[in-house]
Amino acid sequence: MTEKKELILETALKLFAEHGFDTTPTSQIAKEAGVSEGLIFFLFTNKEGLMDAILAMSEERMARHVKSIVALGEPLAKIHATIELPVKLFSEEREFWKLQFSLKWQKKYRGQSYRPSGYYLELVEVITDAFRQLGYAEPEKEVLLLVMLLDGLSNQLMQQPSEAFIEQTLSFLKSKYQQNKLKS
Amino acid sequence: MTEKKELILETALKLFAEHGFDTTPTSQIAKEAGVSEGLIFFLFTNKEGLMDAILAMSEERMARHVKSIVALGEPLAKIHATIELPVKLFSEEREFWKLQFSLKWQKKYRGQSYRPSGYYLELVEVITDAFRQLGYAEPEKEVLLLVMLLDGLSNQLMQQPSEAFIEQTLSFLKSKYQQNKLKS
DNA sequence: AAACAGTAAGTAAGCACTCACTTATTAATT
DNA sequence: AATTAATAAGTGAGTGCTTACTTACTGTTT
Repeated sequence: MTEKKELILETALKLFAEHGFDTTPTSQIAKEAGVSEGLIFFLFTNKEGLMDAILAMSEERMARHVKSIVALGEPLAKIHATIELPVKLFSEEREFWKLQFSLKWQKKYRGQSYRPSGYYLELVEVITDAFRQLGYAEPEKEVLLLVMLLDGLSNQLMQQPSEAFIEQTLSFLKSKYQQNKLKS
Repeated sequence: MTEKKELILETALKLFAEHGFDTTPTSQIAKEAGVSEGLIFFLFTNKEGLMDAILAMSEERMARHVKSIVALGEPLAKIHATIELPVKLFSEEREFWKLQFSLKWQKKYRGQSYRPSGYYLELVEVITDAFRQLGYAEPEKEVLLLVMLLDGLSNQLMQQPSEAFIEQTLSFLKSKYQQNKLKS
């Protein structure tokens, strides 16, 4: 990957996240990246190719996070780490995940983003198991609930990303998943 | 409101929800509504004006739902009705709410959609009170949790809107909010 | 010199919006 | 009631701008 290729990807990511895919002209990407517009098409064939290249990074990044969660031994630790996942994602690569989430509502990319096939399913399986080990009555449904919760949390993080809010919310959520809580 | 005005609004809503605001040309709206393109601009000044007209309907629709929830006496009934809200919205006016949700991720309309000022705040207040009445230790945080849950549920509904799934999920969620559950 | 990385100046299509105009509706005048 | 005047509703062929993409060219490695 050349220097300019990365520069284009970075700039496009930023602009796509900020203004959306359709409302960001390639000319602007070129201008802000300090390259010629032609280079974008030389390197990525077309605008969609540029988007695909950005999306391809998603899989890899998510993979790392899921791996680190799976590696944890304690089932409760896995669940708490999963709760922290959205916050981790946003704090590390805000623009990137913002783009992912906005894509979920676009027909074209639905299902493709944020839950890229393999790793999402692996995480679901691992967390289901964790709930089972903790003695929850309906582990599958608990996972679904947790997924919904984290979707909602992600929404919230976009709108109110203050440190104080995050910390409060996280600890409250974690308090809901404790050894001594009801498992039904 | 003339007949054609409504026709344009309906068609635009459908197309915006399906393909997005930016990727739906006014020419297509006119064509599918069976009116001239000029009429759109005569009635709504510009494309954004058309969008604003659609959004304005949101406030009114949500108002009705919130009112019916507030009218319920039992605090637990209020909470359960709130849980049912997303399902109700989607079953009644799928296209409409789909559009609302997709807008949340667009900078321009953030905060404006789905939680239109007054009624969202009223609902939050009412539900906070309901939690308080039920003896929950941290009613404000419980509301936030519920909001996040319903955001996530809405996401889920877009991706898997099967009757069976909905019923299962709803009853599971409601089971989490019962008289005999932990309130901390 | 051949291949590669990069540019600048295009091109053609699509878009939101305008405008001069027609048709339907209502109000006023005789 | 009929005619006229005035307004409102509706048309559709432009217009100019923006956009994704192309092409012909240039410098730089190997």
